[in-house]
Amino acid sequence: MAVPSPASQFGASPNASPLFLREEEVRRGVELLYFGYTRLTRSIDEGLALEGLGRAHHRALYFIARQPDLTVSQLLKILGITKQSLGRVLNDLSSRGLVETRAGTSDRRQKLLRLTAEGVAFETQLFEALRNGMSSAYAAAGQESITGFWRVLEGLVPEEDRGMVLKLQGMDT
Amino acid sequence: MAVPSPASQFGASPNASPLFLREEEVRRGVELLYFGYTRLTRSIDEGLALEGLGRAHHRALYFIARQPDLTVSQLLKILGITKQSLGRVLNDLSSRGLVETRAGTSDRRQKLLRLTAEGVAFETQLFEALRNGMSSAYAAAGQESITGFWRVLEGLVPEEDRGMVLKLQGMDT
DNA sequence: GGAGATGGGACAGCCATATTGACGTATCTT
DNA sequence: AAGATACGTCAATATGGCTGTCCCATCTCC
Repeated sequence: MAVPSPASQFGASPNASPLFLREEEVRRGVELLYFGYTRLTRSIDEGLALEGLGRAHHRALYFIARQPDLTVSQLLKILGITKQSLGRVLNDLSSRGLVETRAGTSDRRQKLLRLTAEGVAFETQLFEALRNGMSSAYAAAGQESITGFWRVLEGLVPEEDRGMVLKLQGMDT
Repeated sequence: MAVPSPASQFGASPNASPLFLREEEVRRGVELLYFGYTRLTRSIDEGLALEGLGRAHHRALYFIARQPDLTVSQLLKILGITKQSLGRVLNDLSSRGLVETRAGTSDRRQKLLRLTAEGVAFETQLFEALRNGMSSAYAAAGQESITGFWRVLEGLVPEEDRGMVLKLQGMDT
């Protein structure tokens, strides 16, 4: 067919370029990352809507569940948003009784965030959807693919953030 | 330490549960997917800001570049947004001379979307950042990891959407 | 003990991106 | 000719970000 090949509308013939495969591989990764991320994310929207919350609330909930007693500034760094934005989210969560705070022990200016029992129950319920999606993708792909999946994604995280991510996962090295 | 283990604040001792590893693996995937996606995405913000555009514009630009002459309804399906939302984005893009439309050949109600020469140049420039990020992650992980990365992500895309994704990538089977 | 730095909170206003609902027009199908 | 389809548009609303500014409590350091 005379239809232009993808992403080469004004370029050379696709198979002539030595970079063609590389570009195809990159685009494939970009697209799968986009669709994989958005579809997994969508899987929790229904559960969130039941509580009148959004994805921003889930992200906070998730990381507080993941690392109880983390401080507001740690959470800010993880989420990469401003404290005003996070403030709104945390207010919503605590007014619903899902999150509670205590003053820091060594530094009383800090607030240590953790989930209430209701918060744990809610996060667990939302996590079910994530678990289902990830588990079936893992199962279909096999263990070797899983480690490859992790390795590539780690490489996508900039050096300066990688420690933060691995620390969440108990890989302090 | 007596600090509660992540995600088991009210649960059993982490190493006692037979599901612990699985939960850890799932959370690791969820987190890496989140950080990998957001960090890659951020890498194009600067380029977009130069044109006064946002990520929504880039997504449209990307998929039009990827599959020239796709129709509005095809793009709507790919992006999973409403036509009102897409309408605004497409208006921005065509008023900047980045996207042009032609009437469909077999069905003149359709509009076939493609990039102008300026649009191609701009998308190519943005793609550079994506290529850099993905390429270095690919290079660091190795070919076997790359295929694993793809396999897991494919598994995250629901059955009903998988054909659409693979078609973009020229894998019509 | 006092000065300044830091952790956290809050008010105000704005922007980007999405939504629902209703309606209009051109074109295709039957 | 009638209805369905592809696309566009107006209007109102929600979400989740942002900047700027100011505040209080507490810690650190001289």
